[in-house]
Amino acid sequence: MRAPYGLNIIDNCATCPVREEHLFCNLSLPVLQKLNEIKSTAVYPKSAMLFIEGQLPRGVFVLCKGKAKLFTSSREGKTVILKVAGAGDVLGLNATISNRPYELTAEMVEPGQANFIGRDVLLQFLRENGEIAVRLAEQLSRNYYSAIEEVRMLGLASSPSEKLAKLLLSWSGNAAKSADPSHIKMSLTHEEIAEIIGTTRETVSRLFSEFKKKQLLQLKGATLIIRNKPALEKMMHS
Amino acid sequence: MRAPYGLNIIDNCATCPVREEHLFCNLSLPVLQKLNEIKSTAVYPKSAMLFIEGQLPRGVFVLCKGKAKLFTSSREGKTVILKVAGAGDVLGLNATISNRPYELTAEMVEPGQANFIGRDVLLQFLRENGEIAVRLAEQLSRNYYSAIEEVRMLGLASSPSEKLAKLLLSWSGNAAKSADPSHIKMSLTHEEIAEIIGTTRETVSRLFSEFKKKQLLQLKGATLIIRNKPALEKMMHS
DNA sequence: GGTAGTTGGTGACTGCAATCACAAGCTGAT
DNA sequence: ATCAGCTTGTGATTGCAGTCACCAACTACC
Repeated sequence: MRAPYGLNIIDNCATCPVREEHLFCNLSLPVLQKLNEIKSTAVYPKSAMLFIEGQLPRGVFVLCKGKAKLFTSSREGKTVILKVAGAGDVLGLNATISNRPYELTAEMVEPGQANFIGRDVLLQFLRENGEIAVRLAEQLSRNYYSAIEEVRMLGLASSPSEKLAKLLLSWSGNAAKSADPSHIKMSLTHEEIAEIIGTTRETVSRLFSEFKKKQLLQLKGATLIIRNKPALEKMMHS
Repeated sequence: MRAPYGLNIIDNCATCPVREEHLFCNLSLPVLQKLNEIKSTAVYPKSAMLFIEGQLPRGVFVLCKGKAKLFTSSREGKTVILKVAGAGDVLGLNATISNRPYELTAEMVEPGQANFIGRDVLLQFLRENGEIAVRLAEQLSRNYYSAIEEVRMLGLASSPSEKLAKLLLSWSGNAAKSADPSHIKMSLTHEEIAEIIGTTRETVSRLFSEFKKKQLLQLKGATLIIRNKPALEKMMHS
């Protein structure tokens, strides 16, 4: 399969809506060119694993198309999804920098493409290009914040309905850039949503029914429409 | 009150048992001296707040004596403790680096001392001393791992007993350096333990009774003695 | 278009831990 | 020594959401 549009970092960056948020954007041209040399691009189908919790870190993946869920599992098979990464996100950075095993598993939930940069060559590159260090710290910091968000989701919300309301509103917030923030494309199954908010598939299913009945939201195919945002916000803080 | 022993970073580092883990250790002498110039030391009583969730970042605190709990709260007063920091830990780094509000509150649980370094002067210092950047990334990475640990605690353990077992074992693991890892000094109340493992004070109290009755552990004043480590490990994975 | 596998909807049941309530034990200040 | 204020222990009760069970709807692939 031929990629539908440019896959290298420069091209991706050129079309990236919020450049300053991403590790490898807004860099000087020579640095970008070097990056382009050391990266290798691959296409990943749905449910492909980029890396698995516990593996020794091989390097980082810069997602340029598609979505990947980052999760951790217990040996009994229970799993928690910490984040659903999208284009521009750098995956596996913590493990690669600190040379500890990947602390999470990264699995594609939508088919996509990613640039891989091996650990050795990345570290060498960092040593030679100090300007990257700041970006790196920012990305690490962003990872940390999203982990804290998950802690709040799991630890502070008292009921599953509160958690789901919180999740939907955070989705709506992230989509604020796009045309209509009340329209959200749902690419996750109920099971996966349950794994984000720390409940069961059945409960998520029941909550969606309940929210629909209460006119809080509406579902059109894979598109979720938020009908009563204030009510959802109130649920969050009840 | 006069400090009982040397408070500056160099002195603290000199007595620090695991230097390589800490941000400002093992640096060249001139860098350490500069650090000493820009820091200011203060003594904090129990329950003093170093910074509060939501405040704009003023700078970082390098804890050199005492312990501080890092937590986040919902407006209904529910709180989750993410970590209990000890000597050598750098608090407030993420917020300071990324210039976002403190994401957590830091409150002393044991009286102690900390070195404060203001944001502006820290950033300037970092710009001038590239060798620090790596330490910084490592510290950020460590923060991230501990947040992930908390996610696992809250999301993957199925029962409160499993959670408590996990917590006690992690304490025992951290104390491995000291003489006897089965003897742990408890500086937290049941309420605080409940806030770490995501349950209620009453449940923690009942669990301690249960564990004592089952001969898993023993309490002598503020010292916790683990009597049956294998049994606790088994509980964790049941 | 048929079939296998995944995903979603819903009822019935139940168990565990949250909640409430109160007493007892500790600690530190005066 | 006393007393107030935290901390801990424990019983009784309850309800929410997890679990189990099963079917329906949807998807994808021969």
